[in-house]
Amino acid sequence: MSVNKAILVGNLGADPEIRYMPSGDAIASIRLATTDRYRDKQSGEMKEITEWHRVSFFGRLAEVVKEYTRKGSQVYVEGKIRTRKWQAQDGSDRYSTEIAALTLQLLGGRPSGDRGDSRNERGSQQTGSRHSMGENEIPDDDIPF
Amino acid sequence: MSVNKAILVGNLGADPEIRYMPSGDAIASIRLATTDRYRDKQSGEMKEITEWHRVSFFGRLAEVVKEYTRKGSQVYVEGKIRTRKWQAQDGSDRYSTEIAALTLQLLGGRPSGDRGDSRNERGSQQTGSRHSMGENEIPDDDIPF
Amino acid sequence: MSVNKAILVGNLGADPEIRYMPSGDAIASIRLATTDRYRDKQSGEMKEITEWHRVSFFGRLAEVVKEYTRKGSQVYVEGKIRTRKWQAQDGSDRYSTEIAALTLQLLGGRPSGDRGDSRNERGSQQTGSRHSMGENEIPDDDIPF
Amino acid sequence: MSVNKAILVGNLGADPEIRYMPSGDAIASIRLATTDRYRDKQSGEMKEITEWHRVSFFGRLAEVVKEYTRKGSQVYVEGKIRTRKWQAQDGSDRYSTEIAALTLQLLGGRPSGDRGDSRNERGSQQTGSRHSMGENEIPDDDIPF
DNA sequence: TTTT
DNA sequence: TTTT
Repeated sequence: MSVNKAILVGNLGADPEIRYMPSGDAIASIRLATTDRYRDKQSGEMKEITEWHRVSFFGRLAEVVKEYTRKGSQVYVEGKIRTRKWQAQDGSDRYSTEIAALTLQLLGGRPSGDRGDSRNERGSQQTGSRHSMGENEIPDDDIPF
Repeated sequence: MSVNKAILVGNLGADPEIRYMPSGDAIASIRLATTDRYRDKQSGEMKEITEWHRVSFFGRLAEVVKEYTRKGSQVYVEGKIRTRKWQAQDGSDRYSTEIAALTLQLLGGRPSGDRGDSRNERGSQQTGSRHSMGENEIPDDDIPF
Repeated sequence: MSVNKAILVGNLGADPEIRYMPSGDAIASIRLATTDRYRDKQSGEMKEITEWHRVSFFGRLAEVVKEYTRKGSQVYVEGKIRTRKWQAQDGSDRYSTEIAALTLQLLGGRPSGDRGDSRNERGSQQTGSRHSMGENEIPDDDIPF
Repeated sequence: MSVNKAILVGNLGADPEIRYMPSGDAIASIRLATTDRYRDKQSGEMKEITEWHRVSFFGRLAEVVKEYTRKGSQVYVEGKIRTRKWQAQDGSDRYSTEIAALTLQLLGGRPSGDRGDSRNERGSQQTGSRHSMGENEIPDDDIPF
């Protein structure tokens, strides 16, 4: 009865931060930049505005983030928008919004013909996770369309 | 390294068709209409064009489609675009494109204050499935943002 | 080089709020609820969590929101995620995140062929706006695929 | 009242093809590959399946495709799914499905701070078009959230 | 504060 | 026919 989806393509502003739950499950957190260009109505000039998104990854997806992304990496992320309420030291309410990621795709694959050096930020294309694996679970091999 | 996603909101043109695999797994198929309005460049008139999408659902999601949708139902569908090749009787190649659904949301909930009769097309709001369940598997209860 | 997209389907928690810029342009603001259901790991029970989104609409789209939505309305919204920084009275920094809407679709409409009465909350299916009109501007009438 | 959206991230299988309407408007067409990995139920092995999408771009967006993409380029595309009916030489009906693109983002860009040489396939990050420009037209400079 |  |  409802849909809550964020789709982001952007670059990491810093290396991912990883921490672990008492259960041992990993949580990775990144800051992701997206930039819009628009023409300013007053001046008529092109301007750009960068939005910084806080994105969290859980479980196996967090391990992938840890291993295969770093500052500057370009990624595709799909997730849910979540706002949590917390109390500041003075007891006042504060709100913080983040994207709880469900899917990750590492971007920036070299086009054929490009023979750049390979101090590549991507060691592999692994993605997926407990949370996104469903995406591939259609039984392709036995579907009689 | 790639994304293949379709997002559709539309109405079923007919009741869903269900069939079963030898394994017992259900496959549901619907025809979904989406309509675009646009202004015709020549005449300046508003016109509309309806696109009919073939959407297939697998496993538990197919059972939900069978039970909770019928001709006219409004649904939100997320899935993958797939084109299969098949041979016509004369041996020539043919291609058919469909959406392999991964998520379903039943739409058309009544707004509060509406006290319409309830020969409602929706008996419940169940959705999800083996294929979409991942969406809800974020461990909300133990995430220290 | 980047994508910043939110896709929401939910219900308005209250009637929309409209205000006007000095230029006369309308801005509409709604609170939109999306609800996730998940199974609690500890108790094994189904739980649900509701997320409240602040969504803003500009220009013509704001007028559509004003005229065709109200508390309880079910809508599809597409937009950008934006976080602005502001100063609290004590001078400390605060952050607030919202969705700047680019597309609106009113949901819950009757499929064609349904001849129900029309004390419908929606007087029409108008959507679009200066911001989303591009969606329909593909010259369908003269595309030789 | 409906949504018809495709979101694709993939690589071009060949250089784009450009043609021009009698009106002078450009139409660019590409073949875009997306690849899914999944575990085969019978063998337990990882397999992959590649889907080839036909994507068409119109007007200014077609010019961007012509100028900034080639075989192997990685792109993000958003558009509508469209199926047209046509007659084969024997008079029988055939159907062909394509994505009519509304947005293009060139991927694989270097993060800021990277000072690589620039015999880059992308001379710039231009995207947008008559059809997608709306995306940036939110009047950021005068929105009092 | 919505919806089911 | 791409990409990894």
